[in-house]
Amino acid sequence: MDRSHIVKLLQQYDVTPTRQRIEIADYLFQRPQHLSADDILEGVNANANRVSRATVYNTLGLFTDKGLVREILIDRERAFYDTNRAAHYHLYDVDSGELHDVMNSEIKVDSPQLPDGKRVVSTDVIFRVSSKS
Amino acid sequence: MDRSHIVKLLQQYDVTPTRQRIEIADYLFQRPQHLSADDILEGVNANANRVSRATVYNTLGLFTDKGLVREILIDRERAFYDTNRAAHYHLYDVDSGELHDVMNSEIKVDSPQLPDGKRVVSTDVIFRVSSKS
DNA sequence: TTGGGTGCAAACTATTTGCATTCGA
DNA sequence: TCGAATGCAAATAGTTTGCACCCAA
Repeated sequence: MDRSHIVKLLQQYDVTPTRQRIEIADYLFQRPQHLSADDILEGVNANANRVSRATVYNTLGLFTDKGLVREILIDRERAFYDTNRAAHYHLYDVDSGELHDVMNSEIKVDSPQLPDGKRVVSTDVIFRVSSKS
Repeated sequence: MDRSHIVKLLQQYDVTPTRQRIEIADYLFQRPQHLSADDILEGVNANANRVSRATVYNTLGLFTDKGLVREILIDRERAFYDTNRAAHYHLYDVDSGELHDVMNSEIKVDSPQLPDGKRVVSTDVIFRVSSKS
């Protein structure tokens, strides 16, 4: 994905494209992946591009609000940001700490009974797996 | 649930029943509920029983490992401990921050394709709901 | 008796915030 | 121009840890 596509993507999601946001999005959307804020800070600054820690956090919060990335809370230590924009669930290997995607088409989840006037905003499904032993 | 039942419960889950652990379990299992570590610290110490913060955290970690309670990570701010020991899912109201149980019998979740030698330890399902507006 | 459990305070760490500076439209 | 965005450092807060003391078996 080149810079002009990144800019378009940000605009589609109603995010003003600044230099830092473009750097971050560029790094994030190279491929679908699960990254911590720190991974992203490091990754972005590896290319001699300078983005501060506060801006990384602010930007991830913004991207999450706008729906560009998905925040995953699995680990007490840190939040992960999922750059796979297709609907999907997760498989978390508790032994290795690895997180894998499970495509939505692979499994079906029934809808629950909802309180009046409420709608489902998102559905998170996490299968925690471990070695049989 | 009286003290002797609490003691039996702890023993069943391979937890040595100490005074503090009994106080905490007693408070937790009055009813199925979702509590933060701080709620629990407050609640336990309200009865003039003294349990330190560190012990509350240690005990919750122990109870989680032993399967007595379930740790729920929904909110970046704090972990919640779910004292409902029946298998169930969750419905999280993002407007109010309230967390409700959805009984397992109410919805069905397909199993995903698993890597060789792995088994599902637990399945967390969270429906985030919000007002239609 | 003695190894596990507890309490306290200090340490830790991810994340947030205040505020002055800079940037983009 | 001028509000929005950024960067830095300091603050925040939940959680963990080191260590001396205590208790359950």
